[in-house]
Amino acid sequence: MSTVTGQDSENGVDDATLDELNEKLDSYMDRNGLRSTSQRRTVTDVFFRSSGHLSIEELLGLVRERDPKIGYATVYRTLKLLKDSGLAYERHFGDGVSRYEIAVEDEHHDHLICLECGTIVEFENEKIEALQDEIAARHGFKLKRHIHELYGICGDCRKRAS
Amino acid sequence: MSTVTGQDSENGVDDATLDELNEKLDSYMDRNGLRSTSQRRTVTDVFFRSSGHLSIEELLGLVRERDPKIGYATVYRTLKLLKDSGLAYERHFGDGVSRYEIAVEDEHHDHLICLECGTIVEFENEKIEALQDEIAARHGFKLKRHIHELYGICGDCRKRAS
DNA sequence: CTCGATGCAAATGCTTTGCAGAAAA
DNA sequence: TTTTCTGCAAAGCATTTGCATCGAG
Repeated sequence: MSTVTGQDSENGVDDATLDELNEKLDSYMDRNGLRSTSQRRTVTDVFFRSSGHLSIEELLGLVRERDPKIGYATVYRTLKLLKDSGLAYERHFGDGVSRYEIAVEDEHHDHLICLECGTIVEFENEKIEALQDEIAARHGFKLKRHIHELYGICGDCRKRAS
Repeated sequence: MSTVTGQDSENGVDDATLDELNEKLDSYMDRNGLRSTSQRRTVTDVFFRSSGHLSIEELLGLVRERDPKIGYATVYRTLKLLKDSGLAYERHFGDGVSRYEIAVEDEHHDHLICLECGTIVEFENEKIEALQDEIAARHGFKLKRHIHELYGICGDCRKRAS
């Protein structure tokens, strides 16, 4: 079984995006009568400043560096909130755990995952997107979303093996 | 949450393919010192004659029509065997259960899933396959396999809703 | 004050496993 | 006879939930 670590080479979002994310979150919480607690602020801030595709466990680790008292149910609940508010995407890369990444508006990408070391690379391809629309239309479907994941062995692991 | 039923409009494989599947299975079992039991024969025969993308529960239902004594652990174990031998693919369409479909040699397809009624349509697109290879190569990956699932609302459900 | 949020532990749902008896080879 | 297989129940795991308590508004 492969080891997906959620680590990758991306950096976190810039300050402007961070502000935007927090604004959207506040707005969503206001609209839904949700409260801004210290735990929620910690979890969402850690998440927004993180990069990559983190599991609940990885997130909990980071969160507890700031506040060791936070329970894992809170992290689950807060990530559900982020998902429901459209600020996070939930991903499943076949290792049995849910991973989360920041949902940036008007930006879409799919994933290339190394079966050996778990590295995750994002890619975008508008030709494929167009073909998907065509296929859906041909079968009478109205497309809502899709999952497109390529699994293989990355350059580093291939080098290491040889 | 959507209801994926695993039902679709496909028919089962023809007799020649059925024979081929059984031969491959026998060969695999021989090579690995596995035994041909009545339960295994029932499960694999039900599976090979089925069509679509069945969950363990659906399979167990069909299997018990022939032999009500078969336990669900046996179905799990037999489908693991089929997966390991390369005769079945395991799929996850986001409803939390594993689904299985017959792996036909030299045939590959992806899926279009209705979020409303769970209908699953298979599609093939060689342009997309080629683009995938290109993307993997560009990132230094050696591609092993991929998941490509399109989620949307099928024609029937759209009619029903209007 | 009120009602949502937290943290813990218990519950859940799918899947896997240990084990004693059954049955292939 | 030996070794694998089966069926059951128990265990595993990630995730969700009930509940008493806490704390934001």
